[in-house]
Formats: sequence, C-alpha cells, structure tokens
Amino acid sequence: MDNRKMVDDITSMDEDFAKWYTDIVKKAELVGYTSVKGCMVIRPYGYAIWENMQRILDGMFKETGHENVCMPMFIPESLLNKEKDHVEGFAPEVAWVTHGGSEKLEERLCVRPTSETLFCEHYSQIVHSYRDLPKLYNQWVSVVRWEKTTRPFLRSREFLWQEGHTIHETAQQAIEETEKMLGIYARFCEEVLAMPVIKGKKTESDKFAGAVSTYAIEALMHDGKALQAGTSHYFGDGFARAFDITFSDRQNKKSYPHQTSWGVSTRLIGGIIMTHGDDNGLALPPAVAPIQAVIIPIAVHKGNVIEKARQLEQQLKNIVRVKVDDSDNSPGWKFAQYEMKGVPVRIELGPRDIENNQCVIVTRHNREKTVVSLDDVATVVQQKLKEVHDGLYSKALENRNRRTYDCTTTDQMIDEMTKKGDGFIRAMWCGSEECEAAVKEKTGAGSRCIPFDQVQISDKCVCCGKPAKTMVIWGKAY
RNA sequence: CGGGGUGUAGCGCAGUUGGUAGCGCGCUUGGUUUGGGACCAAGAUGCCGCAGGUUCGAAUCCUGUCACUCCGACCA
Repeated sequence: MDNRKMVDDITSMDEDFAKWYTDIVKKAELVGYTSVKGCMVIRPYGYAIWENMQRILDGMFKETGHENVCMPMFIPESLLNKEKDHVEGFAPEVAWVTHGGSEKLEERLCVRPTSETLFCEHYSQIVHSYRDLPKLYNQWVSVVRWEKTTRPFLRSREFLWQEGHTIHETAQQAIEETEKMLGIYARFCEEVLAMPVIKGKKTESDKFAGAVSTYAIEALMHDGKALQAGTSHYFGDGFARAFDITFSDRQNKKSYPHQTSWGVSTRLIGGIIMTHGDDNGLALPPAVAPIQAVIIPIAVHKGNVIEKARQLEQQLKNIVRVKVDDSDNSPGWKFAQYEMKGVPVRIELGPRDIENNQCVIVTRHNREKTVVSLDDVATVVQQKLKEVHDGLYSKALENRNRRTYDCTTTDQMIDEMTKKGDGFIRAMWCGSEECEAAVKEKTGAGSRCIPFDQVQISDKCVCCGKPAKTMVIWGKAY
C-alpha cells in the first residue's frame, strides 16, 4: 500500500492530531470561521457531504414511518422550566433572547438547545385518544448550545442535526422505537459512512437530561479517542406528566403516553474525518462523497484529451457523481488536491491512454492504480467505489481492534493506554457511580457505554473488586 | 472556566538596539509546460488584531481588550 505523504502543508497526524484535524477541515474547504466564536460557515463542499447524509438518513426515517415537521427556534423560559432534570441539564448552555427590537421582552426566550419541550407542548394539544398515537416526528434544524471550547463539527455553538421525537401508547412501543432508531443509526454509520460503531446503553450519570434511559453508538477515532456518534433516548412518561400530555386509552381511562427522542448531527462529519482521514487529507466514504470520481486529463494541449475526458464524464454521469478538472493546474497538483478532498476514485486520462483505449483508475484509500479499458469504465468505477467503502471500513475496524484492550484492574488500564495509546477499554463494573467516577479520575477514561454485546472479562469490578454486574467500554472522549 | 501559544498581504512566516513594511507560496498578465503539488518574465496586494499610553518617532516598549488555537474540566 502506498501511503507516502505527498503534501507538506498538512500537519502529520502522529505529530499533532488536533492540528491535523483543523488543517484538514480548512484545506479540504469544509468550513470557514466567522466573527462569532463557535459558529462556522459550512462551505459548499462540506455542506454537500451533509446533504448526502441527510438525504440517505431521511429516506431511512421515512421508510420506517416518520414524518418531518418544523418547530420554532425559540422556547419561552417557562416552557423550558417544566421538566426539572431537563432544565438542569441544558440551562447552563442556552443562549437567551431578551429584546425584540429595542423593547425588552415580557419573558425571555431561549434559542433551542434541543426541542423536547416544544414537541411536548404541541403533543399536549394534538394527542387526545389512543387513536392519535403514535406520532413519529422528526425535524432537520440547527440548535444552539453555548459551549466554552469549540471545534469545527465536533463542538460548535450552533450545529445542524436531526431530532426525532415520538410519542406512543405504551412503554413497550416507545422502548422498541428507541432501539429501532439506534439500529438505524448503527446501520447508517457502518453501511453508509464505513464507520464501525458499538451499540450500548449509557450509564445513569451519562444519560440525557430528563431520560429514563439513553442508548448510544460509540465510534473510535484514529487517535484512540471515542466519539459519541448518535443517541436515542427513552423518556418513559416523565415528560408527558410534566407537560400534562394525556390520552384516553383503550379502556377509556386517562393515561400518560411514552416518548422517545433521537438525534445525529454534523458531528458525524467530524467522525468521518477522524476515522478515515490520513496525512494526505480527507478520505470520504463513497456514499456521501460530493464527487465520487474525478477525471484528470493529462497533457491537455495534445490532441483531443479534453474532448475524450468530457465524453467519459457523459458516460459516467448517470452512474456516479463525476467531475472533470480541466483547469490549467498541473496533474500532480490535481492529484494532491483531490486526495486532500477525499475523492474516492481518480481517473487519469492522457494521450497514451487514449491511444490504447484505456484510462488509469486510482483509489484514494490505498493509491492502487488499475489500468482499465474505456469500454469497462462504468462497471469498474462502481466496483472501485465499493472497494473504497470496504477498504475504509476494514481499516477503521482494524484500528479499533488494535486499540481495544481488556483489563481487570485500573492499573492495567493506565498501563495499556501508556504503552499502546488511547482506545476502548473493556472492563467489568459493579454498577456504582462511585466506581465509575473513580475510574475516570484515576485513568482519565470515562464510561462510554454498556455494550449490548456483553463479554465476560472477569467477575470482579475493575475498580472496587466487588462482584461485577456488566462489562463497560471505557475511553477518553471527544 | 483554569493553564499555555499565536495575532504583520489571501495563506505560511521574518522583522535585530524604537527610525519610511519584508520573504515564500498563492493571485493577475504573457509565454513555455503537463503521468505526483512545473518554469521564465512582468505586475498587484498592508488600519502590523483593536483601544489607550510612553516617545520627536511604535509592528517593536507599557496597560487594557478581543479573536483564534492547543491542553484540562463540562458537553451532540
């Protein structure tokens, strides 16, 4: 595999991963900074990635019976305050609107950090009978959380996401929904983004504010830090009680419905960067790459290269997202440029190729070159895109496996991370919050989740040595 | 919110003891090139982050402030 670094102006990831990340984000033209801290411009190339993600996910939601809606951006303080745990969780990081023009508002409005309260207010108006249930709603919006430290895609003060909010007749149905959506997220990450994830449940201390239980998918980044890639929450009837949402059930008794919410955000783009990127730049999963194949004509002044390149583009354009770069930059410059931007497949077409009715196809993740007859390009390009997807996935999985350690003591946890670097640590836990906090304090690795796929590492808690209840994945997180 | 670093041309940086603002890349024009970031020639580009102060004179010294960035704590 040829992974030589050919671009000097990206900081190498081993040298400084954080700097590498910001270099990529800027040089691949994904974002621009603005005069408001933590608020970024998502540039066309970055936004196109998001649009692809959105389109595919939205399709998955619709297939499973969800409908899109749009709630307002403002939440009156009194509404936010209705559910105690929820306010406590979000109040410290909300932005407030206090004036309309120069008039001070009667009641200040917060800019939504998440929309549970708005959905609840609405549900209390439209849900009356079991016949009105379930409501399976979703919205694509931006939300605001006044974070102290910010990083493009990973933590910004305003970010784009989707939030699903559903309301059901029974607890059972709501729990099923919570699990189903977590499954959809996992499938999306693995099959679309080529990003392996671990499905699990969050511990009590790590739950969403106001939830009965929170489920998450956790991914491991190239530097060994964990990224929470998506969450799905079961609310029980807690919100319904706080917001007085009731319905007449099948026995004609007044009853409280059960709710869920679930979301993924543009943070996933950060996940793609840190999962697949390398020292030559971004590497995009083909399914969401704005350009899937770029055609680079070589020696354009000779003969009919441009014309041939255009023909090839026409031939491919109904099959893949393709572009010809006929700018007068040198071929070498273009090679580097499109690798930086993570384009999965490059097609080189020069006079020598045209003579032989062929072209050269290069895959981004391993730089493998294949000479292909111009008659077969369409099928080969499709094969190659699949190869890139699979290649990215197995590379990411390999990294995760290499950085997954089984430990029975906290000293061993520290030891493994010092020797082999950060990663996922699988270790047993007794279930007490004291131990959970102590592990984090001692090792720096917090609980990521209690995976659905349990493995018995030992029978004692990694911290206190008392009988263990569950296996937990620990790690340092973004 | 604590600790460090950095603000000078679009980007990356230099600027000594306080004395008229520099380099590389990029950009523009013309020509030659083109299979891994091409070359030659001629150009254009500055509120030296911002606000005060010291001084005959400040990118340089002092005070304040803002932004970006990294490392922690908190969070999608």
